[in-house]
Amino acid sequence: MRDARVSIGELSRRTGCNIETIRYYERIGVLPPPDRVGRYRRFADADIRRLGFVRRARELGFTLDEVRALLQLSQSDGRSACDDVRRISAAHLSAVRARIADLRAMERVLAKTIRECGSGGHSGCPLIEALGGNSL
Amino acid sequence: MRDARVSIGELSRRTGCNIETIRYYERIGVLPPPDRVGRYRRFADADIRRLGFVRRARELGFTLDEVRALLQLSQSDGRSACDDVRRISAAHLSAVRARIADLRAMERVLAKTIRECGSGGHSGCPLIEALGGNSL
DNA sequence: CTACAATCTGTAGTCGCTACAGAAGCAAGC
DNA sequence: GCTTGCTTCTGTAGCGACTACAGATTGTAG
Repeated sequence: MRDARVSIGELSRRTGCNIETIRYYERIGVLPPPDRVGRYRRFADADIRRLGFVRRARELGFTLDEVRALLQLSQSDGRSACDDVRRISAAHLSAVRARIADLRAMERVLAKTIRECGSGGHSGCPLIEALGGNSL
Repeated sequence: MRDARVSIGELSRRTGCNIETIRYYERIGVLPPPDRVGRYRRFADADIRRLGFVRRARELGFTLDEVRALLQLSQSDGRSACDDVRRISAAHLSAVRARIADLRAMERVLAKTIRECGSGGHSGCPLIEALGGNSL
């Protein structure tokens, strides 16, 4: 049976993760140093799954520090680990919701001001004036 | 009549903008080099208003590149400038909305998974499993 | 044997700040 | 006058999460 381990290019293709990013993850310790054949990295199944985990966590907006913590917890199972995972995720969910609220506030102001700008009948540009530009 | 121009500390207090950030804005050309008394910066009214403009634009999520463009446009008035401002703002609004959609997708997945985790009756941690952790 | 693709290491750039270190200047109190 | 403390100055380096390159080296196909 042949070697199931894959090159960095193949890993990149399979996970949709940039090659440079894979090496970056290794450098900062998010991924463990993989096996080498000569100077070339060869990634085993466990590496591929681990990177998949990292990517999905990143897509959910977890920071790399949080990802590191989640990876740790995913190794040790048990109820307290699950509790820790839930705590981290709940905190992250709060942060996401706060960010959404921020962006919605921006959205409201932007949409309103653009609408006013479209309706015409102003001396200056309402957008610039909203930013305080009339006094520049 | 005394000098109305203010120190960087006073400007910081008035605008709520960090002193280091003010110097940073100057360095990258978002704010013009202010007058000096000796080696100390003295900010005139126009500078104060300009920084206010920058801060409000930043609060609306405009990048510093966009802020630079808006500042340029706020100097030259006229209809085409207003059109440009509206174009920049509309593009930015789209970006904000896209970001909100992203975050809401994250929020849904996170909330759902945390809910499932709370309901119990699973073999492993549902959060870890959602990330692909059961195969690690 | 030659050409090309993939990979390697190491370094520097991005954005929008923030945080120092170390020097210089000014005002008030003793 | 002298010290103490505050502000400001310049310059540089750090953050997070990548991304982009230069230049070397290796493997592979024709």
